[in-house]
Amino acid sequence: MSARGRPREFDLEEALDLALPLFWRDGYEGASVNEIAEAMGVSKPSLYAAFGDKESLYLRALARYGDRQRARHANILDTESDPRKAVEAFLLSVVDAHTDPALPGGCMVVSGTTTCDGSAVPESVKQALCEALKVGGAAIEERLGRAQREGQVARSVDVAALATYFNTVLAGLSVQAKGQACREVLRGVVTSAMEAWPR
Amino acid sequence: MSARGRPREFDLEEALDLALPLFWRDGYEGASVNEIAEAMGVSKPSLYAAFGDKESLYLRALARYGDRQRARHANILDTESDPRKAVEAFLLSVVDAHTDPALPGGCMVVSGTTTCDGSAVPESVKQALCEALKVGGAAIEERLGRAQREGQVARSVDVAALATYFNTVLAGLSVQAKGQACREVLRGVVTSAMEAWPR
DNA sequence: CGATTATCGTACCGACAGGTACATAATCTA
DNA sequence: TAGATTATGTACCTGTCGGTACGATAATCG
Repeated sequence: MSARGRPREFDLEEALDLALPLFWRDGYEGASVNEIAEAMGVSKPSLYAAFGDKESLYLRALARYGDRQRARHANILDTESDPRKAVEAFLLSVVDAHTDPALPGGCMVVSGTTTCDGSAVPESVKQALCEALKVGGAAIEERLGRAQREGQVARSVDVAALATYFNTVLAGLSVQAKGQACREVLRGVVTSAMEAWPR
Repeated sequence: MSARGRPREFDLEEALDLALPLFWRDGYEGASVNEIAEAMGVSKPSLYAAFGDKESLYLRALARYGDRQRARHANILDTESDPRKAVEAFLLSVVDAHTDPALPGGCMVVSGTTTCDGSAVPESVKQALCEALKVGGAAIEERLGRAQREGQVARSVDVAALATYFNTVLAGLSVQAKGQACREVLRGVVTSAMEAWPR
């Protein structure tokens, strides 16, 4: 088995890593297959042979983005024992990521969601983005639920609503990051947002 | 003076109102001049003769959007005497607008900001969007400053930071609205967000 | 009325989008 | 080594983009 015919001259995962920032920065429609192929250092037919079409390529890049974000932020929620500090550290970690000068500003999912109404965006992409919009909130909700079961959060608190609130703040932070807001300002927003923690 | 030669067969303001929802929904790049002209019921050369180019057309539509938003929401901040209730009513009014089924979901400025990195978007449009991103926060900050001067908000409160926080929540609400979140959920987010009000 | 002035629709321009036909080059099995 | 198989780059396809040249048309002015 394996490797009949001419072997591929580039690594699929590495190629995805080169496509990712373009989709991240410019969105599904804004990033052209031509520039992606150029960034990969690969001719267009090779790209199509490897990934199928633009839709599949975007979905794979989006999945890779999700993996990266999980690896970067997820454990923060779990390592901190105080749930309030855990959520705050999570938000601050995301702020750092959104304002990392080495990366496109903001969150790829948030940026993508706001432009998924165009008819040129496939339905599968829209659905994947809407789905991905919820994962941050889901992670927070899980952490809040654990805290509630362990008695650190009052039973009267609506955990789902609170998680949705923090997820909305996250989306807002991404927009502000795209709008040239600096890191210190966003940190201040996190401080304000944490004041909504139930007492 | 005035009106030599054949008069224009359509109203400029009405035409802008027909272009607005397309730019709102699809963004600068996503909305094509062809479909805009079709929506206006006007041929493309007439459109160009009236507005110059796509860039000018977008900027005028964006300005008109700003006027509409001001007219719809601004007075809410001023009529309510209790500053906290004023801000809450303002947020709820925006939620209603973002989830109005007769309108494109979310906020045109927020949606536009997240896609202004594409090279096809003129610099003037990017700047106008970044500027427009701040007007909601500026309106809130003004109201908070008034409340602080009138003693309804403690002098120790950082009014600018608090306004930036609420403005960030507004941006997040817009993203959620685009992501198919229903009105009741967003109202709940507003309730949570108001818990950050200083006490 | 005639002349002027501006708008109108048709038809077109070059640039670029996503996607592919085709011949060539490189690797495998036999 | 021969043949099957797969990747590669060049060059091209169709469609659409923003923007326009141009002749026809229509309305106001003198």
